[in-house]
Amino acid sequence: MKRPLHLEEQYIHGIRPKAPFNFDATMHKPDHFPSPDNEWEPGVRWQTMLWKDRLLGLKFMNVGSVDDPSVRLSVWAQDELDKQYSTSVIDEIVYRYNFNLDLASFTASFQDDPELQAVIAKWRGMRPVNYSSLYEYLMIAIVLQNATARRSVSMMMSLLGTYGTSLSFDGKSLLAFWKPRRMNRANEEELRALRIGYRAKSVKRVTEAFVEGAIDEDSLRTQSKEEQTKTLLNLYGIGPASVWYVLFDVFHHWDALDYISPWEQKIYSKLFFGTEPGNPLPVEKLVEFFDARFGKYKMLAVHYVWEDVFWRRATGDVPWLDDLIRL
DNA sequence: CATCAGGGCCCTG
DNA sequence: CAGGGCCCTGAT
Repeated sequence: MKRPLHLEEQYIHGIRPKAPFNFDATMHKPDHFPSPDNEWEPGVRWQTMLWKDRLLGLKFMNVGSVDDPSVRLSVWAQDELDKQYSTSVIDEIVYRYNFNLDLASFTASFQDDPELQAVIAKWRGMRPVNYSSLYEYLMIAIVLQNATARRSVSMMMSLLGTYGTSLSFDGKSLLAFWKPRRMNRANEEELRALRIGYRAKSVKRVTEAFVEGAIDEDSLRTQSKEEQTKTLLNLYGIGPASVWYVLFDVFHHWDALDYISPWEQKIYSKLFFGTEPGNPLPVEKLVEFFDARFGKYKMLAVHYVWEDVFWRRATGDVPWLDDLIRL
């Protein structure tokens, strides 16, 4: 590993997210596995970003409150950034972090659902976030497949350690994602040596699709959910489980809950029906239930319940969860 | 030591 | 459309 690239603070930008805004529940997701591309502590998140071929360090600071939100974003880079570039970074961040999301109608539609209403109130202003690009998100999705969380972490570490770039800014040393063009030059054996197994082929093929322009995040954003689904499923190594995460996290479809994997099935069944892990509800029943109860906001609603249980787990509140997530 | 499932997906028949 | 195989790891 080369020594880290040193970044300098280039500019500071004030962001006023749409109120209500819960900084910590948005800027930290306890269900995500730890990744060396970011760090969080209450009120602050550091994040690396590869944007338009340039490596950035981002530091978000909470300088407001839930009802009067204000975020101070400082952007670090190797050299000066022009106005147009700076604006594009902010626009992209506002999109990825859903800073302008209006939660009013979502909240209002569950006035008569006391259970969910309580969770929404507890995490008032929390929004779903995708901290990375579509390409990066798909890389993460690939290392999640058919592996326990611990192994996913080690695969991600070795990929970032080999192909990523170490950045130092604000006293932190974090890894940034690789450029797809760089990964495209790696061969499959080289990747397999990093112990990512058969996923090496998926990493190669998905990378190739991005480098060759067969898939483009910006144009996909303007397309329908059905078109997005079709394009994503077409990628080698990307199947239904990965696609439904992308539709929700990356493309902001709040109803994207049509597929439930076995480990999620167990947790949902326990959370909503109190069943034991060995005896979960059938996936079709769960999907029907979520659709009937939460409608067009079903995934967003489930996100609130899901994040709540992972926050509570962090305080030792949910002992049964550890057995189901196998860290 | 062997066997197995895991935060899926592809391919085959 | 069901089911075997896939890289590797830790659990049993």
